[in-house]
Amino acid sequence: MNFFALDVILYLVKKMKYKSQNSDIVIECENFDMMATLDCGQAFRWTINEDGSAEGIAFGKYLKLVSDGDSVILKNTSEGDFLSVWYHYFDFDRDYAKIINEVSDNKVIAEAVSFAKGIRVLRQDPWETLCSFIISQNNNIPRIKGIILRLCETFGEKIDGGYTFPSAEQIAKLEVEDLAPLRCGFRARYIIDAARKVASREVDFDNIRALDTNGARAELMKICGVGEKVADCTLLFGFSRVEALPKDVWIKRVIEKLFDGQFPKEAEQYAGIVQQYLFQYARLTKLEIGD
DNA sequence: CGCCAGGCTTCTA
DNA sequence: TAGAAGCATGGC
Repeated sequence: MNFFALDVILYLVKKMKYKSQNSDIVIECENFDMMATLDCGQAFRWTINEDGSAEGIAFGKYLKLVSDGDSVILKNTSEGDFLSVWYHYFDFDRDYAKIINEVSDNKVIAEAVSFAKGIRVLRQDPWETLCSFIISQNNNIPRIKGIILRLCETFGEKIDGGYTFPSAEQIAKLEVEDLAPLRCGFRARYIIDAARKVASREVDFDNIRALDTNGARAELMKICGVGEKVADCTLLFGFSRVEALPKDVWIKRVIEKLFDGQFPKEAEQYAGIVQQYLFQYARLTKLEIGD
């Protein structure tokens, strides 16, 4: 693919370039593995098709993506949507090569990076992220996806390609019993509590953005059903706090076995991104770190 | 059938 | 303040 021909070529920052082609946006980006990014457990509304393409909905917009060699094609989207939604969503305004270089002084991390360097930490909608990770607790990925799909189908807005994620305000009006169609079990009352506290601004997202990581975590943990792990996932994937380190069972084992109980200081600033690399590494290599 | 899922709340000492 | 039980549901 020639990026230097007749097309207007726009160089944006950080080793990423794109061009409009018909109704598609073609992206070349060094650290962007579409499949790994959309299917590594950070987002639950993307499906990978048999032919390797992916589709899903975020920020009220449907998108289909196709991987093509070194580039990724965003199908049937406009430059306007790309710049206002997807550019931000895929975190293209961040220099992953630089971050990887910095954290790879640590050999364990460098090894993990070699397995997972194309994963990007998505910038998702904070409410959707909070709600999704409340649902994720003590649950498995296929069922998490199913519950979220039913949540959108039941209470979201119909658009081309599917349904939007219902707002906190919409869910706040409901009662726990109204969520029965989701079959989300004990999590129903957590979802309602979260929606009400977010909609009423008892838990205020603008405030959270202004707080430091510990303060922001404490705010989110005012919600019943939100502990440290869900709070940190929300901060990382919903508020782009790349220093937030969600400690799930896998990462706890990695820290114990490979880091002697202490997450490397030199990587703390990017702990959330590194965590994604480590998680992928542990899963892909089926790392024998149980017990 | 029993076990487990990228936890959290509640109960108990 | 720590540790363990209980939690809804569904896949295996």
